[in-house]
Amino acid sequence: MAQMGRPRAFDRQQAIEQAMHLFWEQGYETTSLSQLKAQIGGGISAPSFYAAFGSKEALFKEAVQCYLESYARVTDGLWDDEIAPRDAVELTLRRSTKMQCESGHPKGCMVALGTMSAPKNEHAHVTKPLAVSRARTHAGFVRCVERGIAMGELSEGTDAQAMGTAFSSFLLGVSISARDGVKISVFNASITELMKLWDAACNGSQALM
Amino acid sequence: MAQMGRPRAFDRQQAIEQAMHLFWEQGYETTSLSQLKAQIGGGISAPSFYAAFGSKEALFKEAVQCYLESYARVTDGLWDDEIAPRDAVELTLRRSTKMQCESGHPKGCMVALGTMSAPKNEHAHVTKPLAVSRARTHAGFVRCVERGIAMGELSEGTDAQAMGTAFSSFLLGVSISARDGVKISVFNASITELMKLWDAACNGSQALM
DNA sequence: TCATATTTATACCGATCGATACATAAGTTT
DNA sequence: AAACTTATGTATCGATCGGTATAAATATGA
Repeated sequence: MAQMGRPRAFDRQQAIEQAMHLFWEQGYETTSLSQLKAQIGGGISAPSFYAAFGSKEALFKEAVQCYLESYARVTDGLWDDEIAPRDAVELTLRRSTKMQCESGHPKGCMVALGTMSAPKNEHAHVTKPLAVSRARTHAGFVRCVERGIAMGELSEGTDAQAMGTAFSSFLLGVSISARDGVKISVFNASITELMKLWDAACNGSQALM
Repeated sequence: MAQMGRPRAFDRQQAIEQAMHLFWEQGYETTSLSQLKAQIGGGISAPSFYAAFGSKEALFKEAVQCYLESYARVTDGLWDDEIAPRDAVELTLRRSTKMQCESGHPKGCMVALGTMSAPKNEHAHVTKPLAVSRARTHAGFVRCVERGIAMGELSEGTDAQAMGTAFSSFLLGVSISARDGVKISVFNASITELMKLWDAACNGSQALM
């Protein structure tokens, strides 16, 4: 049952993904309508753009939603209680870092880089879902540490907020480092180092000095 | 010996600092001439702006230079061989994080956030000094780890690149976390955790599992 | 065939972008 | 005083910003 009217000459879902790549690369404010129109379907007109998406802001919202439902899922493991907390943390760090270094899309994470996507106060509400996602990931790391404590794996005195922030801030920093060309192999070695934070807080591990 | 001609009605150095705050907050491309003119000296005209600075790009260069010679100096300790390498790393992390959380200027580090300051290829050269500074800080962390190995403090097998990247990426991530409102006390606790990476690689420290 | 629905292409809107021409004001030097 | 130098105010430049009015093109349903 095809719908009435003249059919649109470009694929709408594919257009959202193309727009997502532009916003991911450059941010919301810096990406212009001209760029978006030129990119989508090999070039579309202004009326086609507005008929399909409503506005630049509305398209950005859809692009963000598309990102959150695909690439951003690399952090889902943080909320999976069937994974041991230490494994969840390490898996998330490795998955996200791998994704951020992949070719075929911009380097880094759209959620992390979204901090500077719409820096003007008047557009702050546009990037709210990205800020929510960052808060959620941060909370996910803290939660895993808390699980580790609750399971008796980590010592009672462990500061979950502090360790969670260490993992979270490292991962946010990967977005910037990845844009600077740091390779996935270096990140993986860094993650191996970073996981020693966890091991140093384990019950039964030797206190260091 | 005052110079000839009509004296300028605003303080040029102060103007650079005001511009630096705007660029720090919003990035290069997103900050408009109107905003800069409105901010400087309580409002100046376009000809005054161009007579004093030449162009938006030239002012940005001066603002970056101003930042690198002031706030960015918090990482200088990484290159001070009179400081023990472990102390240099910890001092740098605490100094930079403290600076990034201070009130009186935008949160985060202008060098780190500069990644998204001019995302368009046509303006990439503008943020080059910021990229150079990031590379320098990254190298500084790696250098400190290498010093630790050379001094026999860290075991021979320590991967300097990996550990240096762990510190460096964490610090870059602090810029994003600080913008999200994470408090200095949490960062300080995180840094205390993070330094256990160093201690875990010390000669004489127990291997963990 | 013909009305209806939807997308298309052309042309254009007011606002803002970074930047400049021109004349006037306000100082120093002679 | 006059000559010179520098900064300022007004008014404006062409280009681009995000967004639209209008009408032709292309599909469906009756």
